[in-house]
Order: sequence, then C-alpha cells, then structure tokens
Amino acid sequence: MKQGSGIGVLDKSVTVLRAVADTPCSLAELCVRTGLPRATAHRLAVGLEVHRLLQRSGDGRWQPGPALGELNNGTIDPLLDAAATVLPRLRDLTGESVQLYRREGVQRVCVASAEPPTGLRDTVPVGARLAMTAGSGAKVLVAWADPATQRSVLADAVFGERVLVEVRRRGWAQSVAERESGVASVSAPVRDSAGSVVAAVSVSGPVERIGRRPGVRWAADLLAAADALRNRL
Amino acid sequence: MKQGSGIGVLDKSVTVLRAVADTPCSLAELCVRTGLPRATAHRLAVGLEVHRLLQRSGDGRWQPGPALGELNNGTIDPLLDAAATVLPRLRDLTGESVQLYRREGVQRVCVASAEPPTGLRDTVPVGARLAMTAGSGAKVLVAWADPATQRSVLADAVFGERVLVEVRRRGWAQSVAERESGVASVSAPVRDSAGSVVAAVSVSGPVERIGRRPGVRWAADLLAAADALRNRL
DNA sequence: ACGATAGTATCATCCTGTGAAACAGGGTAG
DNA sequence: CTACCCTGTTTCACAGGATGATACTATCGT
Repeated sequence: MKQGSGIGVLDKSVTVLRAVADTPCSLAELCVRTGLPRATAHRLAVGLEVHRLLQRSGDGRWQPGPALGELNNGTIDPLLDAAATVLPRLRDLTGESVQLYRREGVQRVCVASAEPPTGLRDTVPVGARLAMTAGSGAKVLVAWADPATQRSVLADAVFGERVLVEVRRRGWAQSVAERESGVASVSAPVRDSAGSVVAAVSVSGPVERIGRRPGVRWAADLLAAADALRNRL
Repeated sequence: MKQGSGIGVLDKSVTVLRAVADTPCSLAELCVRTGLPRATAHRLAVGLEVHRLLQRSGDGRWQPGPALGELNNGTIDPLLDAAATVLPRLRDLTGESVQLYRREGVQRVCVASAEPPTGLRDTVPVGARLAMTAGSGAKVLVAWADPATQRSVLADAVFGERVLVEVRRRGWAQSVAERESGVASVSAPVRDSAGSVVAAVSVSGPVERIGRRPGVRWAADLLAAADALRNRL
C-alpha cells in the first residue's frame, strides 16, 4: 500500500511525526520506531523542532510541537478531542492496544491510538493507512458503508456479505489473524448524533493473550467507549 | 532571522503549510504566498496531501488537512481554540488584520491570525518568528517578561524601559512603522487565570488608514478580545 | 476560434540529503 | 579507577533526489 508521496524528505519527516504522535520517545527509540539511521533521525527531528512541529520535553524526549495546533487554524476535531481521553481509558481497562479508524474511500486511516507502554503489543502508528479487506475495524467500517464502497471492497475482502449482515446485527466485529498474523481484534462503530458511522474503535493484541473471541471479553467495554465518543461529538 | 532548519524540502513544506493555515487558497495563490515556482508548489502540496497534512476543498482550494489534528495526539491548546473564534470577530469589528503572538525566549511567534480577504493589509503568516525589539506586540510581551529577558531585549530594542512602564500602566501598546515601514499596530496582553501574560493580541494595518494612534480607536475592543480569550483559558 | 489562466506532468541537471564514522558525555560494571 | 556501552551530536564524500523550465491538458472569457 502506498504510504509515500515520492518526496523522500517529506515522507521521512512525516514518519518521524507519526512516531511520536502517540507517545514521546528518546532519539534512540525514535530510530527504532522509524527505522531511520541515527544521523538522519536526528537531523529531521531537529529540523522539525526548528519549525515547532516537534519539541523536546524536559528529559529530552521528542514529542509533538505547538505548531501542529497552530497550522490547523484552531480547528478542533471533536472526535479526536474525545478520543484523547476515551482511548487511554479503554487501553487501561483492557490492557491492550486501542485504535480509532476512519474510512477514506476504500482504505482506513488510524487517526488516534493508545497502547500499553511495554510488552508484546500491536502497534498501529497514527496516520497509517490500512486496507479495508481484512480486520475487525474494516468489517465495521464496511458494514455501514455505502453500497458502492461495499461492492468495491468485498471483491477483495477476506470476508463476505454474510459477515457484514452479522456485524450489523451484533453491533460489533472481531477478527483473528486477518490483517496481521498473530493479532486478534474487536471493533465497534462510532456514530454521530445523526446515527451515521463516522469511525471504528478497536482493541487489538496477540491472539495468545486475548484469545480467538475477544468480543466476548470486550464488546461491552468497546460499545461503552463508542458511546462515550458519540456523546462528545 | 533564521526561519529555516537547513533542510530545504522540510522548510519549503512548512512554508506551504503556513501559507494555507489562515485561509485556503488556489495553487496560483499558493505560489504567490510562498514564492515557490508552480511546479514546486504543486509537487509539495500534493505530497502534503498524500500525508493528509493538506486537503483540497470542493472548489479545489488547498487547506489544512486532518492529520494535523491527529499528529497532535488530540492535544487541544485552549488559547488556540479560543483564538479561532475571537480573532475573526475582532478582524470583522476592526476591518484590519489581527494576530496572536506568543513569546519564545527573545522572539515572538505568530500562533494565530485573521486578516481581511482583500485590499491593503498587513500579513503575518502563522508560524512566523518576529523580533521582540520592535512593534506593539513586542512591547506588550516584553513589558510583562522576566527581568532577564527584558534586559536582553532592551539592549537592541527601539523602545526603552520608560515605554514599558507606560505600557504596564496603560494596559496596551501601540507602534508606528517600527516592525515594518508603513504599518501601525496596537496590542494588548492576554492573561491566564493566574494573571500571567501568556500572549499578545494585535490589530495591525497601514498607517494611512488606521492612523498613528490606533490605540485610541481600538484599545477597548482589544482589551475585550483579550478578556474573551482569557475567559476561555 | 483564440488567448489567457490554472492545474498537472516531464526530465536534464545540479545541488541537497544521506548515513557511516567520529566525537563528546554520561552511566555502569568490574 | 578504568573500560565499556549507550546516547546525542557533528562531519563530509558521495549518491541520488528535488528542482523548475517547459510542455501538456483543461477550462473560461471574449
């Protein structure tokens, strides 16, 4: 899946920004998260700092800078605002990684995430584009998509129309090793006040730990989180 | 004043982002605002669009993209949030350009702006760093700065300690052709709930139109705007 | 039909960004 | 106290990426 614009420096810079979006980190950790050599990661991070897109905390860790809010002309996305408190709470409750996805055409984008600080865990960087052909978040977003999008996606999806009917009936979806080997997840739709599905909130983690039916454990918590998000829109 | 990081593509990309932060624009206008050749402006804008840092409105104009909010980990700056409504209102009331500045060391940064759509007007791009040695915004930020910063700035400023005493007494500052020839401005401090000055809000425009004593006309409106900002912090 | 303007694509050229290596500083184990 | 490891920062030869003039396409106004 195309993640780059074709402009190397821009692509790497965005990789760096995404790497610290969820959690601040040291330069060494930034190299790990981005895959960049230390000299390159350092040069780009300092460059972004000059433009106030990144800043360093007191202990030297890299984190998002104030210009991100300024370049947005003060526009606050209420869903992201709500996600900033709801996702960490769901992560703490479940002990697993949590993501929020939005549909964009026949792809989905991770627009917010919260993950446990240590241990084996599923990491989806903010900004990452994923296919809509696999995974519980995809099932949810497709289940409530327009018919044209459904037809387009189902042509290549690992699930079929029957699964989508079930997702709409049950109100949530789960998957095992669909998007990624060894990972299971469960997702629920986030609706706006008009009832339209505007995002999907997901809990994901290794199959060995969360089992093949994570919905049994966490559907109620997920639906509560989805409601909390909806109530803030 | 150093505005660049030394990484050409990053610097140009940020120039593009800043150019559309306040008001969306066409590609042609983007070239004017950034000074970039059309091929370069187009390539960078499309690259930023791929990363969702820019997006195109229905009529093809470039505007901030959703990733800016996402990369910020949902962090909302209440001052910028408040500025998004207060600054446009002040611009409409005065008919002139309005800016919000924050102090950063011995410089100030324009963190929000609102300007009239047409005609002769003072443009300060969001993200621009200005000196603290001239201009009404500088006077306000220095007047309430710590003594060390005051001493450092006053060594090179076009105003002296006496001016700062007067600014603190009066509660606002004005200037004529200090930061820029032909431009006059008036500024007021924005305080937080503890009473500390956290920003300066300014009205600026051509001297011929707003006169050499813009404070007479707009000090009351400015102070009201500063209060409106403070009440949202 | 024509000219102007805007958006998009191409590609020869040259300048920029890369990243291995070196350096400096701090922390820790022996 | 010394040696080693790790982290952050800087340097610079070189490879490759970004530039921007130009061409192309589409739309609009006269």
